[in-house]
Amino acid sequence: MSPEETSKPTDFLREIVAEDLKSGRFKSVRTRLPPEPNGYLHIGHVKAFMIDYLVAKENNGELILRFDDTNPAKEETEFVEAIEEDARWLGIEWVKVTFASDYFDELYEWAKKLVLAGKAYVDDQTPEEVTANRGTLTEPGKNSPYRDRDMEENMDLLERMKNGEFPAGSRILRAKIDMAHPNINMRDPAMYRIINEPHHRTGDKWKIYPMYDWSHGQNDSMEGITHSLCSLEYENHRPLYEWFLDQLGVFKPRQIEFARLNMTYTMTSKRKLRRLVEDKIVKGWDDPRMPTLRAMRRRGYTAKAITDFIDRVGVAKNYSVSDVALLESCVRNDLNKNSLRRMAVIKPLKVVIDNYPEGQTEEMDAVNNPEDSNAGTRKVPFSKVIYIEQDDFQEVPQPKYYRLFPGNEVRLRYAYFIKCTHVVKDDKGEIIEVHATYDPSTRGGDSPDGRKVKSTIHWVSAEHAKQAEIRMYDRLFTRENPEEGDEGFLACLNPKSLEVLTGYVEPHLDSPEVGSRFQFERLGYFCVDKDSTPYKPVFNLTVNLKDTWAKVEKKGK
RNA sequence: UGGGGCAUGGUGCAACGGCAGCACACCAGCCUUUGGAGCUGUGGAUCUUGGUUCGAGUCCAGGUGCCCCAGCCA
Repeated sequence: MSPEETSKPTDFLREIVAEDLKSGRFKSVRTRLPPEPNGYLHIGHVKAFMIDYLVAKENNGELILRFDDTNPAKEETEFVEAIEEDARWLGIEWVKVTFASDYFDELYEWAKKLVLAGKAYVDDQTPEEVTANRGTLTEPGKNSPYRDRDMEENMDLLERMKNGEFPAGSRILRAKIDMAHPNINMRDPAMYRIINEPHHRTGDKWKIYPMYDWSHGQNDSMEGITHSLCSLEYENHRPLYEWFLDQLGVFKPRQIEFARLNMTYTMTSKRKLRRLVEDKIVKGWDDPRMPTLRAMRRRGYTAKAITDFIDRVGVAKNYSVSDVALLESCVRNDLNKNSLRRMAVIKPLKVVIDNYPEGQTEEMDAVNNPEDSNAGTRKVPFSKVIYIEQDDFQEVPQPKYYRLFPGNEVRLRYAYFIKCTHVVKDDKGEIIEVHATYDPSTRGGDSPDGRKVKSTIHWVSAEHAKQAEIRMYDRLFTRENPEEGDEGFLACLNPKSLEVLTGYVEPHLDSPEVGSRFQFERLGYFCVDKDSTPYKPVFNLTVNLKDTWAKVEKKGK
C-alpha cells in the first residue's frame, strides 16, 4: 500500500494504535477476540469483534481468537463451536484459536512469583468477610487478618488449594495491593478461587481457577497482544491490568476501552435472552426475532449488512444506543441491490377477470432485478383467476388510495391493465371475489394509447401458484428500551412479533434453497426457512420495504 | 460524601484553534411498470458559567447531567 492509499484513522481508537506504531511503542499490531464460551453471539458482540478484527487487519497485524474459559461452572464446548461458526460467517479471520485454559500452568507459575515477591497471599476469610472488609465506595476496606502471613505458608497453602485439599469457597489467593485504594478493584483483588467443577478442556486437573483480572492481561502478555480492546466497563480495571504486568515485569500490552453497542428495541443481556428461550416466549436461540447472529442469519440478514451497520455506527467512548432503523436500512440497502424479485401474495384476495378466455395461460416476461441487469428475466404464468393482496383492494377507497377499487383501473405488474367491475360477497357480507375486466392491448403492462394508471400491483395466477407459509416478524418489544421500567422487558412484549400467514408464491419459488433470499415485490425481503418442506416452502420476513402508503394511512387516522 | 469515564440536530458518528459536516430518521417535491429504488430540496445540534485568543465545539477553571465500579462473574 502506498502512503496515498493508506486511509487515515477514523476514530480515537485507531488513532491511538497508529500513534503507538509511529512512536515505536509497538512494532506491529496483534489483537485478540476474547469471547466467553457461555452463550451464543449476538449483535452486541459484533461491534467488538469487528473492531478487534479490523484494527489488526488494517495494520497488517494478526488476530487471535482466545476463548476466555476461566469459569468451568458456566462454559461449554458447544458454545466454542457456535461462536467460531458465527464469527466465520461474519467474515472474521484469525491466525489461531487459543484458550485461557491453555495458559493455566504458566499462569500458576506467575502467581507463585507474586507470592514469592510478597505481592500475593492466601486469604482464609469467608466470602462474607471478604465482602464486609472491602469497605464501600466512600470508606476504605480493612486488611484481612491473613494478609501478613509469611511467604512459606502462602506457598504451601496455594499449592494445597491447587491440589484440592480445601473446599470451594474456603480460601482465595489475593493480590496484595491496598485495601484503602479509592479504586475498589485495587483493594486486594482475588486472583484464584477454588471451584470443584470439571472444566470443558482441562477436565478435573484444576481445583483453582483464575479470575478474569488475573488471567486476561497475563494471557495478553503471553500471546504478545499489543492492543487489548474492550468495553468501557473495564476502564476501572485498567490500573489492575497494568499493576499485574508491572509487578511481573513482562511484556505489557495496551488496553483501550470503547463504548459497547446498544440498539433500540433490542436486549442483549444473556440472562434475559435465556429467559425468553426458557419461558418459550421465543422458539429458541435461533428464533428469527432474537438478536443472536444465528437468529439474524435465519431471518435473512446478510453478514455484509451487519458489518456495514457496525461500520456506520462508529467507535467512540460515548454511551450510545443505535437506532435499529439504521440496521434495517443497511439490510435493505444490500438486499435491494442483490436479491431477486419474485411475486407473492401473502393475504390473498381472488380476482376473476371476466373477459379473459377460460382455460388460457400466458407467459409474462418479468425482470429478476431492476437494480442488476445481469440478473435476467423469467416467465410468469397468467390466467383468468388470480390472487392479489387484500390490502390492494378497497370497496370504498380512502382518500389518496389509488390501488384497486370499483371503477378504478390499475396495472398488474408485467401483465395487463385491469378495471374492477364489481365484488361478490358471502352471507356475512365479506368480499370473497373481486371481478374485473382486462384490456388485451396492454399486455406486458404498457398502454398503446398512453393511458396512465396510478398504481401497479402484484399478483399470482391461482392455477399456477404454490402455497407457502409466510412468517411475518416484527420487533419483539414495544418499547425502545425494553429493560427500562419496573415491570421489565416482559411487560413490553409485542404480541404481534410473529404472524404466520398462508399465501401464494409464483411457480419460480416452488422449492427454493434454504437460506436463499428474495424480494417479494412491494412487500419486503424474505428468506427461505429451514422448516420448509417439498410441499410447502416457508419464508421469513427479513425486513419490509419502506412503505409510504402505510405512513399516509397512519396519518389519516 | 470515593474513584473512573462521557457530554455536538430525534439517533449515531465527524470537525485535531479558522465557514459545525455525514449517515439514519423526519418533512416537501421530482421520477417511477414495486406507494420500492433513485434524484432534489427544507427544517433541526456544540450541557452551563466564566476565562485565554484576532478567532473556541475544540484550550483553561468552576458548575450541571448521565454512565461504570463495593462477584470467590466476564
